[in-house]
Amino acid sequence: MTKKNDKLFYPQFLREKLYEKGYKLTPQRKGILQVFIESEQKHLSAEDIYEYLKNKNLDYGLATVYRNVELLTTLGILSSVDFGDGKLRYELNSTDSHAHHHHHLICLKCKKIIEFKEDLLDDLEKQIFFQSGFEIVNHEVKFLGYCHECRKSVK
Amino acid sequence: MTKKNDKLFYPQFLREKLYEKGYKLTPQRKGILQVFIESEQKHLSAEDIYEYLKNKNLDYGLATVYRNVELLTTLGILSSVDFGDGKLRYELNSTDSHAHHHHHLICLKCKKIIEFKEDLLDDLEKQIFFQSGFEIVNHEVKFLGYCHECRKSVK
DNA sequence: GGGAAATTTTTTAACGAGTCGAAATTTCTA
DNA sequence: TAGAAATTTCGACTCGTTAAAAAATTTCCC
Repeated sequence: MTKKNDKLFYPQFLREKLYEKGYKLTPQRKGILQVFIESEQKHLSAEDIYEYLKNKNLDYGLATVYRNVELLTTLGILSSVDFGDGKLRYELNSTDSHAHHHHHLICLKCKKIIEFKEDLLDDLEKQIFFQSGFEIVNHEVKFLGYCHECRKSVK
Repeated sequence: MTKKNDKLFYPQFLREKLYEKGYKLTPQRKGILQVFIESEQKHLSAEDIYEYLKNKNLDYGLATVYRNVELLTTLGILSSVDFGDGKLRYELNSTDSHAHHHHHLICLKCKKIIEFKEDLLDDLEKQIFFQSGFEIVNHEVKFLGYCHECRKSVK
C-alpha cells in the first residue's frame, strides 16, 4: 500500500478502530492522526503534536493530546518509542499488517534517528520460548552510536 | 571470577576508577556501591538505593544518590536500565571484562525481570556498519511478554 | 432532526522523577 | 596538618505526565 493510499485510508481506519471498541470519533482524535499524516517528522512527542495543532489554530488541551495518543496506541494505530531523552514519542503504524518491524539507530552526537528493518529476532524469540516458556509479544531494540556524518566530522 | 571475589574486589576497584579520573572516594560512593553488593535486588532505582541506605541509618541526600549513580555509570561500574516504568534503574557491571552482554525479558503481568545472555547482535552490528557507516557503541534490547508462570495462570 | 445518555474535552491542580544552586563540609596532597 | 578542590546537603524547582470535576460533544434512537 502506497503512502498516498495510506493518507486516504487512515481517517476511515480511525473511525472503524474507535467504534469497534465503543469509542467516539472526535475532531481532536482526527486532528491528532492528521498531524502524523502531514508532519515531516515521524517521531512526535505529545508536546510536538500539541504545538503542531496550535499552529493550525486547533487549540486542544495538552491533556487531551496525552490521553488520545495513549488510546491510539492501545488501538494499534500508533506505537510509542522511547529514545531515552525523558519524553515518549509516537509514530504512525503502517496499515499493512505484514509490515516488518523496524528499529532505530540513535546517533549520540547529532541525535539523528535512522530506521532500519529487521526480523532477525524472530528465531531468537522462538528459541527463548522453547527454553524458558516465556512468550514474547513485543520487543524493542535501540542501537546507540555515531552516524556516518558525525564519525567523519570527529576525525 | 566468583561472586565472593567480586565482593572483595569492588571496593578497591571503585577507588581506582575514581582516582583515575580525579574523583574522590567518599562514604556516600562506597555506600552506594555496597548496596549493590548486599542487595537481593539487582535492578535498583535511585530511590531504592536511597531507601536502602536510610534503613542502615545512612541518611544521604537523594540528590547525592542521583549524582553518584550517574557518575558510577560513566565510570563503567554500573549500567543503567530502563524498564519503561518511568524511572531509571541501575545494575552492577561484572568486573570480568569478558562478560557477555545480557538483556531482559519483562513479564507484562507479574513484572518479573528475567535476564538472558546474548551476543547474537554482534554480527548484525557489523553488517549495519558496513552498509551505512553507523558505528554502534551500545545496544539495548527488551523483550516484552508473559513468563512461564503467568502463561499457566491465565489459562 | 431532536433529545437523552454516555463519552470526551477542558481546565486547573497535582504528581513523581530528576536537577540545580549556594552554602557547608569533606577529601586529598603537599 | 593546612589549604585547595571536590563533594554533599537541602530546598526549591523543572518538566513530562496524569487526575478530577465540570462543561461540552457525540452518538444513538425515535
